[in-house]
Amino acid sequence: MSAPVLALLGPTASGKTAAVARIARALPIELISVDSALVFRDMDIGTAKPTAEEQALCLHHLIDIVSPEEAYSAARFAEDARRLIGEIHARGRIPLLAGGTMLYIKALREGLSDLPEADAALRADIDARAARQGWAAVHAELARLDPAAAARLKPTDAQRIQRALEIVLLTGRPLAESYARREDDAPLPPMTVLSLEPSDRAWLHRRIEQRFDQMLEQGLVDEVRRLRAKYRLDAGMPSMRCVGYRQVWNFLEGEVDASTMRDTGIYATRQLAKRQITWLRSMQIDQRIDCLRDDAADVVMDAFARSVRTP
RNA sequence: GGCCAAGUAGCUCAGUUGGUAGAGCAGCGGAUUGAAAAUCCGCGUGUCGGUGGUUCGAUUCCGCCCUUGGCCA
Repeated sequence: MSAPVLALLGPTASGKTAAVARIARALPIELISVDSALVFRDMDIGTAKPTAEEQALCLHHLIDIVSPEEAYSAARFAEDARRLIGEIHARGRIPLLAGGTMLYIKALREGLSDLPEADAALRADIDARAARQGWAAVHAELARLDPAAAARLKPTDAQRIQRALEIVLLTGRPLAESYARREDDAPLPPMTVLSLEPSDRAWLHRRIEQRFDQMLEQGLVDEVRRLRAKYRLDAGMPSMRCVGYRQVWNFLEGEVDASTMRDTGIYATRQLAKRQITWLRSMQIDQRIDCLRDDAADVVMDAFARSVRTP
């Protein structure tokens, strides 16, 4: 019998944390967070990080693992999660992957190409060039070096243009050739994948609004003030581009008033949820559960319990 | 009660020297390979406040009415 791996995916504010608490009380799980924001230390309120009590229910992994000054990545997640799954199985426990960063799950399940890692100095060069000449010029430069790669990208898609140029400059070969080289990972154990999805978008929107107001009451603005005092941060870092933090940052810089900060924070969270829902539509999911149900956590629990019994 | 200003997309507003209108935000759909809570792409019929008039034609000009804000009583 192959050891089980469980996964629970869902947009922000869909009730994943409550469901995890339910499961932790019934199954011998260890949680692997699938969340690009929970990785940051000292970012608790705005990321809706599980509380100490919630984290005490079972071991939580991949939370608070990097400084807000650092960057994490889908590739590092895939590597970390793969390692953790083995370790958790070795302890005779069940790994539960839970979160809303769908690219991370995709990278884990489908693997990545063998590409060079991010090169901070090269990225700074490209950024400087874009600031001088615009991203269209950088896109044109990519087109000279690798026409096929440039053709795949809109001249406005700054981040992907930068990454493509980075790969081409670092490897010295066309992007398509790099993509074709897959990392040869050992096959992953079979995974039972469940999702929590709202049958009514307006319901999720209301929940997001309430939750954002709660975060403000809990002191989100002070949390960002403390972060700025403790770390050397700038608005371009992944941590400060997180939903909520970016809007509070703009408020603290005096660029927007408190009411605009609240509105744009809520809007940005909705947009995030929407992108997560779009991902889920196209993903291979074993069972989709409506998070509007009062008993959603129980349904998730039952489905996982069944899959653990009959692998 | 008088004077002035404004009433156009869910919101904030632009515009039409008279030929029935478009931005930003919101919303919806989509892409997504080491920053992904990122980055980007696509989608705009709305009695142009109401009603009469002038006109071939009015959201645009004129009259009256309604609403909101300001000033004066």
